[in-house]
Amino acid sequence: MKVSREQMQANRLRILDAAGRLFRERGFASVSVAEVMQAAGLTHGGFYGHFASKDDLIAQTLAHISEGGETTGQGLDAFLDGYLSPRHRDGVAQGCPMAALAADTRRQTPEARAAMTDSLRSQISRIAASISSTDAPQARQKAIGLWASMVGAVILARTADDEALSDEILSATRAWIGDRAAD
Amino acid sequence: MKVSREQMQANRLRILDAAGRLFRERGFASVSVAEVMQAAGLTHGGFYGHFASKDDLIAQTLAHISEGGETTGQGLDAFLDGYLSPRHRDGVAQGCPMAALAADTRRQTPEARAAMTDSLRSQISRIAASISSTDAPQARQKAIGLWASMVGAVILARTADDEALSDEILSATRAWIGDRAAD
DNA sequence: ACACTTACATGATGGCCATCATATTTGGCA
DNA sequence: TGCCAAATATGATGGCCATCATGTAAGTGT
Repeated sequence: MKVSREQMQANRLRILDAAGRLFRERGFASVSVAEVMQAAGLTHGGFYGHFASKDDLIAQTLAHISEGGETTGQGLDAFLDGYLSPRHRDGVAQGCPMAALAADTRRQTPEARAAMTDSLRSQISRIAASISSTDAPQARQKAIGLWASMVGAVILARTADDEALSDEILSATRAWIGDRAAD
Repeated sequence: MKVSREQMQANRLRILDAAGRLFRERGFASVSVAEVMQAAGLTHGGFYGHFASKDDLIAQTLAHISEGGETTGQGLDAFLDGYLSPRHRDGVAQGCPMAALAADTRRQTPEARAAMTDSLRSQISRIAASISSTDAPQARQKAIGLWASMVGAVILARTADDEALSDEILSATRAWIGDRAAD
């Protein structure tokens, strides 16, 4: 059954959303195309009408997630608190795509890596801009350091199978960063 | 053909070494048991004489890598320099298992996660011990922050498809950390 | 030396999955 | 209103892979 043009676009977005959630949760390799389609409320057959291949879906999903996830105008401290919170750690499927998928993206197609790299560049710029510094190069250096520790802390906190340790990783990183988050 | 008892132990170690390299390079999911065996110079049939399953291999490989990789008595600064170097970034197969596999380990069996968590605990203790501080809790907090930024920086540097950006992530993180690495 | 054990090789098996072929139904347009 | 193209559904197909079954030859202890 054919659907309307706009319904088709809506379906496409549902596929990308579903893929975004599933990939973040389980990684690229262990999520099947059929599973993504089912999560989007469709069957596997229609997939190749929307995407050229699974690799194409991966690349487009990364681009799509990044578009939607701009940190909406909160201050740097609030951003840090939210990012390094147990809530964010536990909500992988809705959380930061970089923390969930950066490591996995290294082994994907050039297109996927390019999308992730774009996302990384924006994130660094955004953080640098939110640092009230008169010295631009230093703000950028600081932004990179901050972002690396944030992503690293969430990845490590998600790896630990001990909740106390996991909580400690988040709070210790937050405190360690906190001393110099203010410019 | 049967082999001697010691040959069998040697084979077992060759399998674990090969698995360690392959897993770090390509992740758990996309490396097949047969491939690991071939890299170890054997055929796939003997695998289940050594390990109960692929999941078992994953868990034992993580434990095995961590044992071998103790940072041999260099100072904290030298450790930081080496870890945040292009050389380490480019040598995934020989590099830090946490940077290569932590994200992937989150979705593995409890045994695998336990092995990785052990490794994480040791690493934090080791770094904390190498910080010349009289204040133990603060040394630990600092160790966690340091380790998170190191792992995060290497993961991000490996994700970026632009070498200049990748280099910048390493050097900026190194510099950002450097300001407060000294106690 | 011999019998027996056992480590590894060769060769299935069954399942999952990406991708493709074909059928169906319904929007879009004349 | 009715034709046609196109969006999904249903249903292969071929490949890869984890795991198992069986053969074989060489270590091992008596």
